Amino acid sequence: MNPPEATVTRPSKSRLTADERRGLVLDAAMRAFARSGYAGTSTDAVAREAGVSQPYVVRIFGSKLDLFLEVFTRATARIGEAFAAVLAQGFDPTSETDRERLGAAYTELLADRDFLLVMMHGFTASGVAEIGAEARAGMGRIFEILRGSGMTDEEVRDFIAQGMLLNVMIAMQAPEHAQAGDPLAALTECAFGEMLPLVTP
Amino acid sequence: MNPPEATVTRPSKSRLTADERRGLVLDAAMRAFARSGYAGTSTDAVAREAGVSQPYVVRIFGSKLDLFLEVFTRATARIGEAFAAVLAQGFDPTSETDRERLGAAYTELLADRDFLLVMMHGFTASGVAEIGAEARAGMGRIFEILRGSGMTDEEVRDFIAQGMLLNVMIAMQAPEHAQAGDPLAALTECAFGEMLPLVTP
DNA sequence: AATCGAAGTAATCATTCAATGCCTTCCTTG
DNA sequence: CAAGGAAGGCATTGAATGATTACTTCGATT
Repeated sequence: MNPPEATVTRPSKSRLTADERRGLVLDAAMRAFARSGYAGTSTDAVAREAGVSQPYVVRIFGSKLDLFLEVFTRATARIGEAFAAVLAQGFDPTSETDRERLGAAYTELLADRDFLLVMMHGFTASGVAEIGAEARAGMGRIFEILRGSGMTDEEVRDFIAQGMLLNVMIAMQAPEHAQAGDPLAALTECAFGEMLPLVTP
Repeated sequence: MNPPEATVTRPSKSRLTADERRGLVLDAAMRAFARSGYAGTSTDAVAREAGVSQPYVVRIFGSKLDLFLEVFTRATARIGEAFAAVLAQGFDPTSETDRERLGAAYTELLADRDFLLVMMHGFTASGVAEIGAEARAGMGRIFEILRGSGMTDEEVRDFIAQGMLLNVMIAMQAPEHAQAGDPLAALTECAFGEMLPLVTP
């Protein structure tokens, strides 16, 4: 009389393990914080996004700050991994096609903008001491990963700078709102270049 | 028997005109919002910074959102003016020294980082519809001013991108915290270049 | 000096928010 | 099936926040 799905690898259950639930809430928090940043997002908003109660969110992570720090660290780590993955399969800093491959790594990050948005929110929330410390650490790690490409520090700097501009353009929803003729539309086209179709659906 | 300072152009008075007070509160709000952003700054924090009561701040500007919008618009306008001032005295886009003059305009903005910080806070607070609209407008205006330099759109884009990186580095207080040997210190030196002494007191 | 308008505050209110404690419900194991 | 432990909600609370209202005080003008 067990329900038919009772025999699959993970039997149906209304309760998840603490780790499973933790992961789901972490995902929900990524979306919520991406929208409104650290100060602008309530733990209740995260809870609603995750479909659990607000006190449970706090209980899992201890505090809103601890939750944000974990989400932020995850975001910067994910971004670093995207670049590391490209470099892992060989990279010639003088090769134009390899340069493009690295730029294309940004493309996959654009597919889920939440990582980029959370990163930016963390950077600007650096007035909170703990967030500032993690922001500097995260930026340091990404810089170091990109340095591993063999590019000069100046080249890496330029690459990161372009990324920061794209992040800002995404944060202000420029691709969605720019009208033809609007100067911002020109900047959008010029900044996103090849990736433009990915951000204008 | 008047107090000695009673004969200066503006006689001593404990009350200021509405416009004078408005300007002072606007300045205070610039500092407060630069620290903690839109959502993270209370109207009471602004009031304390300005030395007036919290209800008075709300009464002058109507709402916290209206106040932030005014501060943000003022910040982007100030930044645009700094660039416009350089371009106003002639600019040859092929001249390397003229390029450096434009970069140096950023130097004077670094002297009061609050403008840059408020701008970044506005960008990342674009989830609030009114702020997003003003953020896109502000970025559009700055882009247009820089386009007036005669540089190509790609050159302007690169210039703005470098600026965004610097803004992020300032937001995360990289110059203050980077230790020698830290990868972030290398990025800081490389990003600020000539202006490094200006940000490391 | 009396007055009137403008500058500014004190008191208050309704919300919102992060966090705590207690209780319930489910799954698992003996 | 009994029991214990873990998952998760409910009720609550105290502080913070944005905003409103009513009141007070200052200064210029007649």
